[in-house]
Amino acid sequence: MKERLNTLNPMQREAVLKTDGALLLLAGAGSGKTRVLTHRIAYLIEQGVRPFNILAITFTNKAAREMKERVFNICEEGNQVLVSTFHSLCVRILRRDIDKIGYTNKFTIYDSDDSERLIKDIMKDYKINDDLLSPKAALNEIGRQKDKLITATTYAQNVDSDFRKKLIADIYIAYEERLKANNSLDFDDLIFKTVQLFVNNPDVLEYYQERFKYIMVDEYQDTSTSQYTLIKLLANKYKNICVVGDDDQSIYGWRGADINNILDFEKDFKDAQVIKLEQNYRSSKTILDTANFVIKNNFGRKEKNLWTENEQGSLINYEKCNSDREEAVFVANEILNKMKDGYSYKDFAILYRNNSLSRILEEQLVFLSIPYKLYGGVNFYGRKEIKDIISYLKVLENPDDEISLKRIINVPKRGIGDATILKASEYALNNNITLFEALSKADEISDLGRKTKSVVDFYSLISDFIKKAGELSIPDLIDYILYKTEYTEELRKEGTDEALGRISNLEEFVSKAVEYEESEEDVSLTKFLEEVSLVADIDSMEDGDNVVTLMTLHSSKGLEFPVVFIVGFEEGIFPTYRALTSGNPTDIEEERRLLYVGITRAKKELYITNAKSRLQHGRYINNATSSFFKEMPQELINIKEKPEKQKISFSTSEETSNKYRPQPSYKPNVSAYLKRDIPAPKNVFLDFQVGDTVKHFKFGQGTVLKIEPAGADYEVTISFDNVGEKKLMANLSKLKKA
DNA sequence: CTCCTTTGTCTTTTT
DNA sequence: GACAAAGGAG
Repeated sequence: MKERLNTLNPMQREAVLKTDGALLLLAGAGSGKTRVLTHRIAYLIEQGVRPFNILAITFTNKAAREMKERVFNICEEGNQVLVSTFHSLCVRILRRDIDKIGYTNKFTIYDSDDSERLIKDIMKDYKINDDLLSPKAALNEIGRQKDKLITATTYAQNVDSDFRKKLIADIYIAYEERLKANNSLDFDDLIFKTVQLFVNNPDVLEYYQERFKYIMVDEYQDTSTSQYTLIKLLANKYKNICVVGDDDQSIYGWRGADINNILDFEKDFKDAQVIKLEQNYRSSKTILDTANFVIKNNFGRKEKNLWTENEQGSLINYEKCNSDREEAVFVANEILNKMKDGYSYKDFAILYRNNSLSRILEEQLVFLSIPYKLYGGVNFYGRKEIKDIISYLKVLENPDDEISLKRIINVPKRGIGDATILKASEYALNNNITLFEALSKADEISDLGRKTKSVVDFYSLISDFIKKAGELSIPDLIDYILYKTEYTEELRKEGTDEALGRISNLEEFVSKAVEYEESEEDVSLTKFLEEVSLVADIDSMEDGDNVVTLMTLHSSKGLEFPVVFIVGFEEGIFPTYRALTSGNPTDIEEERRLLYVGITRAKKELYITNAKSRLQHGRYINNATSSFFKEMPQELINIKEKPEKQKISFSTSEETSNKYRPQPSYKPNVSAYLKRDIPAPKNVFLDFQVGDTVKHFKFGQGTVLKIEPAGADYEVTISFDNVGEKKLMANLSKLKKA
C-alpha cells in the first residue's frame, strides 16, 4: 500500500488518507482526480471498511464502469462497491420502496420526449395556445423546479401576477397528476421522489444511511439542489462524504446544476477539509496557459492556480476558413497529415458546440476514408422504430402508461385514429379508469361504431403480449411483437433505404437484448427497460477502437486526447446565440467554462477553427469569429486565414461548381443571426421563367405566372391546366420545365 | 374518420 | 434538411 501511495503527489495522498469526515476536493482539469478517487476507495477497503458500505457517484454510466474496473485492478473486493450515477441509484432505491409514496414498483421512466408528449396532451386538454408557451419551455421550467425540490403546489402558491408562470403552475399540477395516474416518473422525478421517500420515511432513509457509510461524489460542480439534498440526507448520519469537483468545469447550469453547491458544502459540513489539486498532468504548458488565460475572464471563481511540469509544446493552431465545407476539409486533411507524425486515429477528437455541426465533418471523413465514431446526436434509443418497440414493452410492463400506449395504439396503422382515441379517453375519464382499461370495454363506449372491432383486436393483441411476456425471453418477445404486429413486414413492404435502415436498427435492438440477457445474472424486462432508459450514447464508448472521436464539448468532459479540434468557433454558435441574447451574463460565463473544458481536453495539440459562411437550417449564415477568440493569449496562437474565394475542391451533392454562386458579402462582426433574412436563394436554379410551361408530379402541366425568392427557395405561382392557380416552392415540389 | 400531403418550426448542450 | 402538426382528399 505504502508503495502505491508514493505514486501520488502530496496533495493527492492527503486526499486519499483523509477517509473520515467531510472532504471537498477541488480538482483542476487533468489533475488526476479519478486516480485519487480509485485509490481512496481501495484504501478505505484496506482500512477495513466493507466494500458494501461504500457508494461512489459518477456523472455517466461509462465513468461508473471505468471506476469500478480501476478499483478492481487495485483490489479485488472493489467490484462490490456500488458505483453508479444519481439516476441509476435512485431507480434502484425507488424500485424497492416507491409504494410508500403511492406508486407501484412497475413504474415507467419517461424520457424528455415522453414528458414533452404528456405536456402537449395537457396543453391540448386545457386549450392552452402554444404560441404563448411552448411545451418545451413549460417542461423545462417544470424540470428546473423539480431540481430545486419545488412541488407543483408550492410553485402554484408562489406565483404572483405573472401570467406565464400561472400557466406553468397549472400545467405543472396537471403534469404531476397525470404522471402519477400513468405510474410514471420523469428524469427529474427519479431524484425528487427519492428525496421525498427519504424525508417521509425515516426508516428507509436510515437503512441507506447504514448501508452507505462512505460516500463519494464525482463531478460535484454539476449536481443540482435535489441531488445535493439527496447526498446530504444519506451522509447525515456518518458524515463521511467526499465530493470532487471543479467550479471552472461547471457546464450543466441549464440542467439545474448549481455551482453554489460547492460554496455551500463548507457551510453544511462545518469541519470540512478542503484540498486543492492544482498540478496538471495532462496538457502542454501552451494549452494550459491558454485555458487559464481564458477562464480568468469569469467572476466568482474559487481561486486556484493550475500549473504543469509538462513541456511548452507547440502553438495553438487557429484556422479561419471561408466555408463550413472548407473547415471540414481542413480538419480531415490535417488528421491525415498528423498521421505521418506517428499519431493514430484514436488520438484525435473533433469537438463542437452543437450536434448539427457534425454532419459536414462526417461527410468529409467518409470521403477520405478516415474511420470515426460519432457520439450523441440522435441517440440509438431515441430513433422512431426503437422508441416504438420500447413503447410496446413499456405498455406490457405498465399498461397505465398512456403515453407509450398512445404511441403504439395505431403503429403500425390499424385504423385507430385520433377521434377513436379521444372517445376512449373520454370514456376512461368519465368512468375513472385508465385508458387501457377503457379499451377492454370497447363495446360499452358509445359511437365507436365499426371502429369497435379495431379496438377489441388491439386489446387482445396486447393481452396476448402480456401473457407472452411471462413466457418468452426478452429477445424472443421482441421478435414476437414485431412479427405479430407486422411492424417489420410493413417496413419491408415500404422497401426504401430508410425503411431497410429501420429494420436493421430493430435487428440491432434484438441483439442488444440478447447481450443484456447474457451479461446479467438477474434478468427482467423491468431492468432491461431501465437500462435502456438511462444509457447515454457516450456510455458505449470503448477504448479499443482506433477511430477519430466526434462529440459535443459537453460530452467530452472527463476525457482527454492528444490532438483536439474545436470547430465552429463562431459568434452565435460558440458562444451560442441563446447565451448572447439572454441578457444573463452568467450564461456567457458558462459558455466560457465550456471552452475551458474543451481546451483542457487536449494533451499535445489544439486546433481552433471556424468558417465565415456556414449552411444552417438549409441556408447560408455568415458568422463573425467567436468573441472568445480575443480572450485567448494571442502570442500562443498560430493564426492562419484561408485566402478568400478559394476554389472549393469537394462537394457531396450534385450542386457542382458551375451551379455554385458566390455568397452575398456582409459586413463583418455582425452576427448573422441578426441578419437572418437572406435576400436571394442560393444553390437553387430554375430552368424556367415566367411564361414557361412546367410540369408538376401531381398537378400536371401549367403556366408560370410569377417567381419570387422565398428563403432558400423560390415561390412560384402557376396556373395549372387541371387544378387552377397554385403557389408552390420550386425546389421542394420538383418543378420541371415541360 | 383516416391517411397522405403540405406547411411550419426548429437547434444548444443530456441523465 | 428533418420532423411534427395542420390541412385536405378519399
